[in-house]
Amino acid sequence: MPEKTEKPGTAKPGAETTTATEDRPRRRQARGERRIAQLLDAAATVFSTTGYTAASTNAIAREAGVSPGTLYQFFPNKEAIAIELGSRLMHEMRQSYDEALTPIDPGATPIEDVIAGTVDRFIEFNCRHPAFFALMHGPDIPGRIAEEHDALHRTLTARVEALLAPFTPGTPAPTLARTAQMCVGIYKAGLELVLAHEGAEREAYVQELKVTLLRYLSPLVGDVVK
Amino acid sequence: MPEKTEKPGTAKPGAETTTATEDRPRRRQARGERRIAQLLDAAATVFSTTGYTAASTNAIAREAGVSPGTLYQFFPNKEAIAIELGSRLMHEMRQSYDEALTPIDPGATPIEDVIAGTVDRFIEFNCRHPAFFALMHGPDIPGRIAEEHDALHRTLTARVEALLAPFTPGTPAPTLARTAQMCVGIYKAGLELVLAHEGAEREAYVQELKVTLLRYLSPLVGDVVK
DNA sequence: GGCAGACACGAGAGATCGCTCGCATTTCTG
DNA sequence: CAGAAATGCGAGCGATCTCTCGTGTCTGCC
Repeated sequence: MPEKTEKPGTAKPGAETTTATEDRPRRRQARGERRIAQLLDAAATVFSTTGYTAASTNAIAREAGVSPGTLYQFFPNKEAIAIELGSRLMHEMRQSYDEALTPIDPGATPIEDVIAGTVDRFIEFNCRHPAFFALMHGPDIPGRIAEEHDALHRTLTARVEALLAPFTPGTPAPTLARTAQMCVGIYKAGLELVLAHEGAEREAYVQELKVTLLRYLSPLVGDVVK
Repeated sequence: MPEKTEKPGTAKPGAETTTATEDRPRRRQARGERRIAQLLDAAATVFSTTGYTAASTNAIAREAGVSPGTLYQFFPNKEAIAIELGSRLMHEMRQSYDEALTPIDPGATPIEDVIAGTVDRFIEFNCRHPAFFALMHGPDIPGRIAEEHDALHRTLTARVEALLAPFTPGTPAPTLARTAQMCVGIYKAGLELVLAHEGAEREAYVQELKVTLLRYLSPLVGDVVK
């Protein structure tokens, strides 16, 4: 297939795969760090409104108030911008959900509270960073970001599995895996509905999402639907 | 915003908004109809593998085994191809789900069977036409297709509402609307999981989707989770 | 047979986009 | 202060994409 996404430029200079970290001869100044943050903010805005492929690097630079050349002083290519942005968001999210999921080891907390707490955390994060959803959901993103997305998805389902395991003593592993996948899928569907609404209606959908997860998982905990 | 998706060509000749139907001076021959079907098939393949924006009209023409010029003999632009394809798929789907949903008027059939029947129909359709999902789910599609998508989504949720109404006597309208939205969302999430797997695993996810919907809706019918 | 028009081709016009390059300016270091 | 390096600019290269146009072939109708 000779018409796929080839490197459009004339030549790849050094083929360095490190995103934007210091290799060796790169001593970033404070101004540079500020520009990077500025550019990533702009990229988040543009990505979340137009998607990855439709977003042009010129548009990102303009949104950040700098020239295209300046943008390429800090990022080797367009993909690296998305990678770095995704990586930073993922890092922040990991912090957020580590807080939310680690102290559930004892079986003391009822599953309602586990669901409610987790959902609240994730919803809040995604509302604050709409670019995250756009980046992790676009079917148009090239290889590298898709890999990060897969990695995130795997760790996410693994965490859900671990969270569910103490509640389900006798379930075989493949069934548990499917249950976790389904939970993540339900969460994504709910998130889409939540993001599509505002104010009280949004709250109502958050509640509906919690109810959905609770009802889906209630047989595992031997509960009865109210 | 001067850098948005402008018409790339030199000038829009007549600004005719009719997709590909006969206006007046267009007497299609049998060969032409065959070419159109051929091109739409090719477009379905390309769209479902690369998405809408990444799909090039040249690639569609090549997939169909014709020249780019021939493609533009039958479609005024790239968007029209997607519009026509989406419209044909939507028509076929409407037939399929009219069959599935109309004879449920009596409250005699239990909700399990309603869910199972509907899910089976939709899943079967979407497995047969993977382009439909790609077209209706891409965040990159331009205005017109998004409108069609919204229209489909509205009629779909309306049908689900109508389907749910006899089972829920005392529910207020906004709540019912949210429930229908959630059902469609759950279905979409399940569909994604189903399409991502093969064979027995796929069947297992179909079953899981049915179970999810049943558990979500079970309170409405006064049932108890098994 | 002959003509009108549908069908087919493929080079390329026009436009956008990712990215580069030469050069100017600012900041850091000694 | 002087040199080096980081930062900043913006015109523009090369690639690609959508869509057009001139030209030629095929089909249906008298």
